[in-house]
Amino acid sequence: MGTDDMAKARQDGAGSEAARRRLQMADIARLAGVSTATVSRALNNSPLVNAETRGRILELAASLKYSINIGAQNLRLKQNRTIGVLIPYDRKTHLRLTDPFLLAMLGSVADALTEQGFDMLFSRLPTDRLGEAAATPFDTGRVGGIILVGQWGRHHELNELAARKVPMVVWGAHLPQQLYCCVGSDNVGGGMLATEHLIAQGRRRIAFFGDIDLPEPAQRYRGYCAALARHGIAVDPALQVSSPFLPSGGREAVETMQARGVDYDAVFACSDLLAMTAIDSLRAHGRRVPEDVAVVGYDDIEQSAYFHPRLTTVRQPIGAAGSALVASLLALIDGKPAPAVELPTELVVRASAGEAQGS
Amino acid sequence: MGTDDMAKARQDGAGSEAARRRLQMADIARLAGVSTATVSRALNNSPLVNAETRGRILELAASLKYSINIGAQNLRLKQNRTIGVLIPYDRKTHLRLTDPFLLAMLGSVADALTEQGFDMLFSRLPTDRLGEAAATPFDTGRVGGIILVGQWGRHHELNELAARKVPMVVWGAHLPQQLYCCVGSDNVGGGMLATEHLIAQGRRRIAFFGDIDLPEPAQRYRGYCAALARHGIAVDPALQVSSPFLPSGGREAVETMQARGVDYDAVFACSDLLAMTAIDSLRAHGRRVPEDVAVVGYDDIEQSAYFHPRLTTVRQPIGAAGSALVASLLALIDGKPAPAVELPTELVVRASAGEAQGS
DNA sequence: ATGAAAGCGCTAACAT
DNA sequence: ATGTTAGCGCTTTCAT
Repeated sequence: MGTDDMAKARQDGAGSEAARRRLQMADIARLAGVSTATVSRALNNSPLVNAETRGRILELAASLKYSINIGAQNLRLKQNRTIGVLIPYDRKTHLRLTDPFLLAMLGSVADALTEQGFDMLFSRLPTDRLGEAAATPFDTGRVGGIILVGQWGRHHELNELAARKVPMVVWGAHLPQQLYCCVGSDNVGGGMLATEHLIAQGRRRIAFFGDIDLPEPAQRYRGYCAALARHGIAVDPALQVSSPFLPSGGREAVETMQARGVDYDAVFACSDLLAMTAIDSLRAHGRRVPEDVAVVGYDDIEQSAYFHPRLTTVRQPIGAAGSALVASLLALIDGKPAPAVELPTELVVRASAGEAQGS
Repeated sequence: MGTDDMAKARQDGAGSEAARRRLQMADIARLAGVSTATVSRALNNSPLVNAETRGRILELAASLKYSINIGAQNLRLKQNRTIGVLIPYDRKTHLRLTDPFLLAMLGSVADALTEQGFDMLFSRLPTDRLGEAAATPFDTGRVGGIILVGQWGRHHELNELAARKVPMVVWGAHLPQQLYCCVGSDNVGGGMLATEHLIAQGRRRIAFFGDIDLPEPAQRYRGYCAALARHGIAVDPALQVSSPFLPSGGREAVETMQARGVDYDAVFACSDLLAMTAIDSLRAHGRRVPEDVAVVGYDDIEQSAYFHPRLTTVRQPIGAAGSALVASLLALIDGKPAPAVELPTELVVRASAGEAQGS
């Protein structure tokens, strides 16, 4: 008992100096006058324990607020009901997690994991270390699998992780030679919906705000070009601005267009954030939305519904996204095939472009 | 070796059927021709290993992408560098995590934890189970401490957790007889700032949108009343609407005022979300902001800067909030005293109430 | 129905 | 400088 007590007295690190020693199974066993094996069985509802014994143990544990140490249990069981969720950030631009779409995705994934009884380990990671560090939570055994929100131009490195059999699902665009399981929405279709709508509104000079070096905006741009082509409108490169997904993006894009001196009567922005900040900037330049410039956003984040003017946008099913990501990952972890999922996109017509001029 | 292999072959639960067996220290030791103790020392930069040996081991581990199993390490070290972050939800109202302020707080805490080298275990919890379940991640040994965003009217239960020595820091209002460590901002001061500003704009019929049954709005209301009193303006209960922090809150508050038939020339809303949705609704009722009704929000979430009209609001230092919460919690875990922290609030004057009528 | 004992992957005395 | 060994808190054979 001597060494035992000494070990228990040793308190350390990011540990437990404040709280007194955590209760453990041996304590419950001693107090209940049984072995730890019986306590374990009782707590895990094994049919091998006498009902009376089980009742006594459960009561004791509850009154003492004892819970099984999950770390030890996981170690013994070689299981892990925690999922790592990664939202990378671009070192060059901003460190703060403020993008409403990403935040909404985070909420959606959190809700889906909660529903499935999984915990969520949330990490941020600089994009330039994605390849080397994305798998760390898995390699260290902290999580059973990883959900990565966004590809961040690291397609190749993600493929390497998949080749290493890291259980991982990525939110992003479907790409050729994609080894990792990818869940995303129909970007080409979304781009077409937005552009077709603007054309139907009589717009012909439609600016495109979005970084076409990234897979998702690139596919939306393809949809945009396809819609223009269908109506015999030439694609004008001067109408495309490679805006990053940042609050400053919309303003900068409008300034860029101003500097180019190119005329335009509509904007298709690759996120609602870009659309909103662009509208704010257009207004500052004295251009009315939608009268002078019609604007269509992308995502349909909640704020779009009460922005002024209410935002016409391409809806990504954010709620369904979380469920789909989680479902695919759990399948992967289970050793089942997890094919790519493409969720539908849908045009939501509001005042910033379209009939509903009410707001 | 026989049993060993059998054990290794056993694959289970939310486990690892897909991936092949995870590498472990014993593998590295065997391949490097040393004992696991030496590998452990090398990987932990102990000065007790020969430089050459260490180099060989590190290289081997890196090339094999081996990382120490944190669960096992934690078990052995009785430490835990994971912090639980809880954002509760109200069962009656909404399940989805979409509140931009909460999301921003989450981002802020995540960034602060990352900076301190801690991982974040994120959970949602229904408010009606806060008392019983908030400590679960700690009781199960998953986390070394807990950050709870919001008090959610569970002051008493939170005190019980604190009495149980659960290392926990709560974002919220400072209350009398507060046993738990509380980090919040100056709500009374914030309420005064907002109201004083509206009075200075010549407004006299200032509506207050916020649920004064909750601690933070209650304190802001006290500031509001104090400012009115200082200017000899009577507090009119008909001007107060108990709006919940929901996207529907602003609209409902405006409808309520409409139904009451009470006249008002200003609104002080307890969150930017309420302010924005109220403005949207005022506009739908044909009332101009700020000409007919001046509106001041609360929080200064990022969107406030490009909302139309740009929102005058009481800034809560969201970035500092995350750092303060984390700092206090780490102190608590370290056994050091963690006194309550009250962060300053500050008025940000923009177009929705104030001089800057530009936007 | 219960207990003894081994072992999950790791670290730290204690040896050498 | 390195190996041996015990043990972190738990589950699960295998005995009884």
